[in-house]
Amino acid sequence: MNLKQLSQMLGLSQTTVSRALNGYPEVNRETRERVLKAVQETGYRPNKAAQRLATGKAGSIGLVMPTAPGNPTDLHFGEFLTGLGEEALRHDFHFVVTPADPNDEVGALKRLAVSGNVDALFVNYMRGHDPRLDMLKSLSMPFLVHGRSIGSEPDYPFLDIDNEAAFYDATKLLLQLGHRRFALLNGPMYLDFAIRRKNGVDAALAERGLALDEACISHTAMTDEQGLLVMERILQLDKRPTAILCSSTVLALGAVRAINQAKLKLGEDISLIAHDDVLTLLKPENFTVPLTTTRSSLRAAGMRIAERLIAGIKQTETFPEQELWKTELIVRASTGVAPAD
Amino acid sequence: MNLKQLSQMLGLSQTTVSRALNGYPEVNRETRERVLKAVQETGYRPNKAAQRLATGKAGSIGLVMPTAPGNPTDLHFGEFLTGLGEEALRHDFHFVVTPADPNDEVGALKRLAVSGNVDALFVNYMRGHDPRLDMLKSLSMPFLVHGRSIGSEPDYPFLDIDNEAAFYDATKLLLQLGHRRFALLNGPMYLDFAIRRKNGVDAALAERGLALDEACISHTAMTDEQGLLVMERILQLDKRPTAILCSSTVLALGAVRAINQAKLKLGEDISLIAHDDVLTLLKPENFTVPLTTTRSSLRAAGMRIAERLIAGIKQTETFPEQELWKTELIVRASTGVAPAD
DNA sequence: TCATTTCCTCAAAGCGCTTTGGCTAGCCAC
DNA sequence: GTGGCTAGCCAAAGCGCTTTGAGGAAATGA
Repeated sequence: MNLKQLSQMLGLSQTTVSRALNGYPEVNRETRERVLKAVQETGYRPNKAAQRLATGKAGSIGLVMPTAPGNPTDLHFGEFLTGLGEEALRHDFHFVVTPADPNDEVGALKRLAVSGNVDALFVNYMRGHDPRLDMLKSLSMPFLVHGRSIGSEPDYPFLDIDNEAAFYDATKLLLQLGHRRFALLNGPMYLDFAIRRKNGVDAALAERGLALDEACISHTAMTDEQGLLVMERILQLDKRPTAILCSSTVLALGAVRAINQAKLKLGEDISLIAHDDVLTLLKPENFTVPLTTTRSSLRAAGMRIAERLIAGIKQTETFPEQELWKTELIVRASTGVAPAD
Repeated sequence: MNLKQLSQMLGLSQTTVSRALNGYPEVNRETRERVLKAVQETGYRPNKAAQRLATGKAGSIGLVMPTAPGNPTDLHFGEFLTGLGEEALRHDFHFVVTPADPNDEVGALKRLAVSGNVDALFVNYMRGHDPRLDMLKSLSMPFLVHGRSIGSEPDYPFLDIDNEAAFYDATKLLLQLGHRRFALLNGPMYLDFAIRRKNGVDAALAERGLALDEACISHTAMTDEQGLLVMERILQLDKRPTAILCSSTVLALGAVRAINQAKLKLGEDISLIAHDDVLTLLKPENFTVPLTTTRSSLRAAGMRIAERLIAGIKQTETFPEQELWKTELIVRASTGVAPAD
């Protein structure tokens, strides 16, 4: 069943039927109702490809899913996608997911853009000096960045959380509790958020004339295995740190296991603050010793990003181009006064 | 830059250029090379919407992402998607993800199918008597089912693991170790795999004249929170079970926490076998007491499904229509001889 | 030599929709 | 009665591609 058949059935022109369906004003109310009724009965659905060809609009958001063979599934990606999906659903949008090798993200993005399959692009896992930015800007297609790219002119639309402030505040709290030796379990060094979080820690420590020991910084994938490995190593240092900052509750999962295995008491012998993306699977309050965290919901970010992108496509509303969300510092039992030396 | 412009530039007709690009034999080699070179230089890319409209092929697989507001992010879904993506990447396919309320999966699927956005459909989270099957069969579009639907005629293409055998074998092992009181932490009751797993347990127990106590069966979402809650409840039963079967390592995560909190020793006081989907985040060998599991990689299933679907679309190869994968029973430290009563 | 075949190329139709630019009929004002 | 509006509808063009059916030129056969 297509437009032609439907309009013949109704004894109307394609024009009128199309207009009736798309809410144009120059259609008689009675006629419109007749059309709508016929659509109900026949189950007619406009062919998206044709619609897209005619309008140039696809009703979809493109995103690149980084997925090298053997790459760990990213819990954070899933949580974020859920948020995106929730909002997209509300507007009858869908997304086109192109799997891509992380080393060819620029290429994958470009292919997606010129494919004509999407009306807007979205990128995340931003790096310092991210090469994708220039490409996006040259593209004349709405886009939105989750995160930022340190080292690039901040003249692009983004949604980010204030990573630097989050880790600055967390460090400050630990300093107030008397801690002097810190460790940072961070994400991959090239990622923007990791850089900013480290900057936050550095800034707070510098105010007290302290600095992170090189041996106490790790940049790894954010898996619990890495958390375990790194933490085991750190705990074997003499003059081991008493305060740990973790870039994710997933890393914290491994770190805490290492701490337990070393028979140390979290919140007494050693304090830990993790960043909490509010992953459904991994709630900091469910740890045996509930975790103190800096919190910002990844899913909420997903929803907001979908909202902004869709608005950008429809050109209905204008949102602030750049948003920086504050995180919350939530104190639970994993932080305590520094042990006497 | 479109076909028309390109062909004018080359002094050829659109037909010839199109044929040259799509590998038709009736184009002079020299001509073809000229065309290919021009494509390189101009960066011409065919408009997908037009291509799709003309051919009816979209180069994409449609799938419905179940996502009610507030729904937990599903770790299993992400792992599976990673597998799908890995394989799709290899064939330059992408997927169109429609987020949908779990209560309207049939509708969402139908919309996806008639939208003309996809050439093939994929469904998972199968239920008993799944209403989507009839719809899919009526659709004349390739589709593939991950799992099966108990109660429906098995006349559709699927890939499933042998859930019944997996849990039969696991139960049998525990019986051999002397266990007599069992509990099953299962997924939602309406899901096919949950039904089959329970059947497997029932069958093995029945052989010994045993049966599951109603109080020792749970059907919940597969989150660690539910695992914790259910396990806490079960541990308070008098005559509490000594053998636990878990439908997921995620459930096991919570269950093990409950066991630890009750100061019971896993593998001594109580034995546990979980099904392991080989989630990257949650390795059974990384539990403090490594978990005995029935194993089958969800990611591998995703890859295989993408492979079959794409082959179905291209009609290149024919794969077996129905595949049933065996799981592996891997014994680790969480299973031991039943404690004396 | 003419007829036939083969190789390469082309013009034009069509995919299913939106949108432009009329057109008609009815109404009002003068 | 004429001119000008407006409301409601339509025919046809066009989006960018693939594919059908045809045709011209060169090569082959009789």
